[in-house]
Amino acid sequence: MTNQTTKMYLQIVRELRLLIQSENIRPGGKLPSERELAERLQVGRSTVREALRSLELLGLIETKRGEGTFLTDFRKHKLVEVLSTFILQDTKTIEDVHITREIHEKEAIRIVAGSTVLNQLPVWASLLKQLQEDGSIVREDLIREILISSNNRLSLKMWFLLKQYGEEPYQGHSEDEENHAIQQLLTAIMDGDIEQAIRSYSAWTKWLTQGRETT
Amino acid sequence: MTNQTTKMYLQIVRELRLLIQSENIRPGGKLPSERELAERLQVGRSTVREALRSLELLGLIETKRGEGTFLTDFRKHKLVEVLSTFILQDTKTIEDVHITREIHEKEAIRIVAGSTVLNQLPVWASLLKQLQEDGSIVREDLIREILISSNNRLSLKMWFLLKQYGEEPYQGHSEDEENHAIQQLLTAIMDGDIEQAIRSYSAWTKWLTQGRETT
DNA sequence: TTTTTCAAAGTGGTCTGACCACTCAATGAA
DNA sequence: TTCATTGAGTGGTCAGACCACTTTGAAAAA
Repeated sequence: MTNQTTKMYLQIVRELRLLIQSENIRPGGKLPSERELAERLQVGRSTVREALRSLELLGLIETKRGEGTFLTDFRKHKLVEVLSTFILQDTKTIEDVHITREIHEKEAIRIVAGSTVLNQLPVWASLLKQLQEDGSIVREDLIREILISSNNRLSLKMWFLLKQYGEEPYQGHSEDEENHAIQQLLTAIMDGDIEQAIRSYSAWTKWLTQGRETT
Repeated sequence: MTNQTTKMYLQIVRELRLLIQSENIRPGGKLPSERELAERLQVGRSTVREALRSLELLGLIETKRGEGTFLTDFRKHKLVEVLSTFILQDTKTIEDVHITREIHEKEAIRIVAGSTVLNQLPVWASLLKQLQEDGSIVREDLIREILISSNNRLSLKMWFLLKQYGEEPYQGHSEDEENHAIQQLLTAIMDGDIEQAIRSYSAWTKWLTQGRETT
């Protein structure tokens, strides 16, 4: 039992993955209790905990004392402390996270704008209307909508994670300059003008980035 | 003692960071033993282990039974690997894996071709020469070179994983049609012609995809 | 003296059982 | 019906016990 080549807790991480899959546990769903897992996997509870703690540190699960362990909702903005204090200490890495997130965003824009089906989706007109009436729009909402429409679940998931790990305060108070870029982006998407959409996106992103750096 | 608002193991992660800093432990260096840490921090050994296992899963430390715990290079963190086992779990759509890999490839091409520094790298001319002389070139080698040159480690890591996951036999026997596309791609990169580079890449990819589907 | 052997100490890996703190729902009293 | 209580379930932590493995240094052999 204790004579494995692979470490037990890593095996448990794997088992958990399978369990989540086979029992179709969705984000927010509850995992079996530590004691039950120990029993089912025939290992000690402390070993199960080592695996769970690892996943918790990664932000993949959430634990609530007295309640249980839950699968994390990717959408939830929960900053993983280590990443900021440990890994993401390296500025180059932080930059890579942002850039990589933007890669996925840009490609989604290209796909949506380039598809005569996708760029006619009523959601774009609706968002544009909201922008003009309310005078503001949440960046995340718009981008998410685009990612979802681009219809690549893998890319969407990566985006969620990158966003989570790249954590940064996109201030909601849109200024005119930003709104202009967003409006251009939406319009370009609806027009199917890929290049213009990308240009608008870049302008928008640049606007945000500058705001971030000057802080 | 057990009445903290912050979880003990997270506090230990923090303590460890400070300890590493204050004792100036460098990558490869040895950390205090689990028993010593438990003693110094006045916590149980199992709690220390929960913290250590978390950091190990992230690839921040390495443990060797009978020897001890060692610090690894931060830059070697396993964030992508670990997350991928969970992300790729239900997103079984092979199609998405391919498309997402291509997203990263295309963006790298854009970056390299768009940089007057990167597109002048001697490696492109060298590869072009190899193609013309040998009449063939390994797709993976070329793409990897581009990814590396684009200078985004995170993206590079993702690419490696996606490649591994999408695993497919890119037959090496280049035919004239394929060689033509590759040659165009390399030339376009050196010319700094982003659009042409992307077109050539797409043509090349399409050629491969067709070969894949007919199989 | 030099080399070999091997037992002890140190370290991570795992299990067990014990409490504590907290949540929730069923139970029973008002 | 409403409210208070209590007990079961769950995560948080600890202490102590073995096991498997590596290093090391002292004793034995050459």
